[in-house]
Amino acid sequence: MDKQRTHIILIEPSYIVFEGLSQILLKSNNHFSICHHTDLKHIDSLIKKENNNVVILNPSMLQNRNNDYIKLKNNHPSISWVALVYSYFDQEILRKFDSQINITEPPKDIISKILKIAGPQKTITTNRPVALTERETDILLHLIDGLSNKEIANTLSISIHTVISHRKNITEKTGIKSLPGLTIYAITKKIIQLDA
Amino acid sequence: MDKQRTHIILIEPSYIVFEGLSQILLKSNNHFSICHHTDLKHIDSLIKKENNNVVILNPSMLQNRNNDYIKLKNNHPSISWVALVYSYFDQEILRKFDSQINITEPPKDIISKILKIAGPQKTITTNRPVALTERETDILLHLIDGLSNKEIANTLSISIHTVISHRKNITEKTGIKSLPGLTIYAITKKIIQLDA
DNA sequence: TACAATATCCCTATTTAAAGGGATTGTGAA
DNA sequence: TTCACAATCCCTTTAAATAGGGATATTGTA
Repeated sequence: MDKQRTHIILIEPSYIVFEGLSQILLKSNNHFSICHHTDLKHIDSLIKKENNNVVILNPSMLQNRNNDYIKLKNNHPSISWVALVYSYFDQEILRKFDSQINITEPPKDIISKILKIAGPQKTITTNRPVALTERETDILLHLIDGLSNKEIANTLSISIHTVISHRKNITEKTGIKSLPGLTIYAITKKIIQLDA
Repeated sequence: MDKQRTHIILIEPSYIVFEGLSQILLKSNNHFSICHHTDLKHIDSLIKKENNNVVILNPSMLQNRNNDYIKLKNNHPSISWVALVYSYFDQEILRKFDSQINITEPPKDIISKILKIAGPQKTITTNRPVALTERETDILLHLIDGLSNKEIANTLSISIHTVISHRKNITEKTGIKSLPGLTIYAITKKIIQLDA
């Protein structure tokens, strides 16, 4: 099993996007193989046949096929499921993926993201969801409160380095980098409540 | 009417906080007067008597007294109502204020914030809520999507300067600086929906 | 017609955040 | 008694955001 090579299935209605992604992968000088499908049908058997490890999927393909997707995910726990998003998607949907790629991202970011996902991180990924520790939740709440790292450090009487460390861990555990994403995470996980 | 002087009423259970704020105001070399009350009672008549223009209020004082607060606000539209927050407060509550001061903020920030609030901005402030334009809403959605200014610029094929301008306007109109705050704003204003 | 608002673009300086490294201490489980 | 994890702290470099300034063109309204 050539562990260097990353096998990708792209499920995406746009051919332009497929071609674009192919080019980016090609030019990256990494070992990628990619195949393209415009719908979710027969993906199950396809995954079995080939030695894939990443499925990149346009979340709009999930319309009314949510259960199919859940089944697929359960059938293939070793696969990394990546959302390929054009614009805004409900975080609720995006959390069903192991990672997200935004179509506007620079090529180098996309490549590094795919490499990261396809790599050994998958073992971590499959172990999710990992709960945040008490301290990490503290930090999260202060972030949502709009405080900067420095302000949080002052508030909690710890060094800014510690705050940054906690933030790294939060990002790793949740897979969410952006503050808006973390805010929605906190809401949906009932770490904070609206309409109190 | 001495327009140089800023008259402040602080409604706050903690004396330490009152003393601290007083000191900060004093050392700022600006013309402030401040009086302290530990509850909301009799505030109505107090505002009438004196020539106040800013009320700084610990939102925890609003517990079960929300209606009183709303009435007060309506009775005194020329007053700027400022929340003095210790830690996390529901954005729903904080939006009832014209501004917020976090207890961890550096003195200079607090001073400049109060001066700003007490100044001519109040006319703008009272004109709120001002709706976001279509373009501003575009930007907001992309921000919540986790995109950076640069990424939004690329996505919308405009310059990053334009994105930054729109963001300035969004911040001005909503009075919300942080991305988490804007996210909650978008949710409560139903600009985005969770559980779609 | 003048004015306000919108949308676009530009600049500098300063502050933060992000991404990549590290390290140490304590604690509890295998 | 290792080993993993949590919590703390430190470093560098690059990227991005913030806070002040501006400007121009268009559109609709008082």
